[in-house]
Amino acid sequence: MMTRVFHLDPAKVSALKRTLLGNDSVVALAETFNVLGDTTRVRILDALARTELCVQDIARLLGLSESAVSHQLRLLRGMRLVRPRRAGRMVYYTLDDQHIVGLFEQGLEHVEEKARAPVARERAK
Amino acid sequence: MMTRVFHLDPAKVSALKRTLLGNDSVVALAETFNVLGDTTRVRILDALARTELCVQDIARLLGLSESAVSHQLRLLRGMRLVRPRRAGRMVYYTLDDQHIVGLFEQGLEHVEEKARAPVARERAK
DNA sequence: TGCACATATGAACAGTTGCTCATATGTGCA
DNA sequence: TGCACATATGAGCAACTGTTCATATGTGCA
Repeated sequence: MMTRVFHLDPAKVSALKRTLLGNDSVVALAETFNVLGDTTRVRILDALARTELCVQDIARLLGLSESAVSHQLRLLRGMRLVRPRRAGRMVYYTLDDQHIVGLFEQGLEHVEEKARAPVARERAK
Repeated sequence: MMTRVFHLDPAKVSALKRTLLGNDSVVALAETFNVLGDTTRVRILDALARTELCVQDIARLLGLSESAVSHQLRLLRGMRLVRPRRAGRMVYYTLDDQHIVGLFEQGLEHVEEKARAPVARERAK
């Protein structure tokens, strides 16, 4: 059992406050998760986790317009989650950080635990 | 070095396609990361990872309105990331899944690697 | 019962996001 | 050079999101 801590005890509040993540970490964390929080980007990163691909390949593989893919790659590049490599007129992309694979795996564990749970789902969508 | 795979080779495309995450997993993953992709929710979950807290406590701790906190808790409850416990008129919340802690840790590793990197930041915000 | 407090919810609004369409940039080859 | 192809970018727009403000629900206590 977890111990209750405070309710309206300002001393405890500020003690706890000091143990929390600092602002920069919070912002960076949320930014990272936010990038991963879109099905298109999850699909792109999942594909790139398996092999290097050029923009066209990704577009066809996932059934997206090349423009949409390029826009997303720009974002992912900006966050340095993927890295481009020019080869003639094509640009091949790869994952730039294997942590992403770990995050996906851990995220899937979470998802599977939730799927296993007995409580009814609320919003199908 | 990673081996290039295909460009416009339909057989390879469909072979690769079969190795990708299924639609349900992609959607669930993105949904999960999306919930974590907001500074307010990161802060709330970070606090709850340390101790059980009631709505008021969270609001004061993080400098948010009680309404805003309640709305976010509703969302987090819906995703079963937090769990409420009634005690009189107060409702205490706790983390409902320790995987979140792991995700935060792994996310922070990623963030710290990026912070260490030599490339210039583009958007400060 | 009725009042005060803790939480929850709904509507509304500003800010953000991901797409499409049009256009620009960059590269290879005749 | 000039044309075709691959990618990148910008504007614009519909959909979504997180907050506030107002109000509802739930609980303890006099």
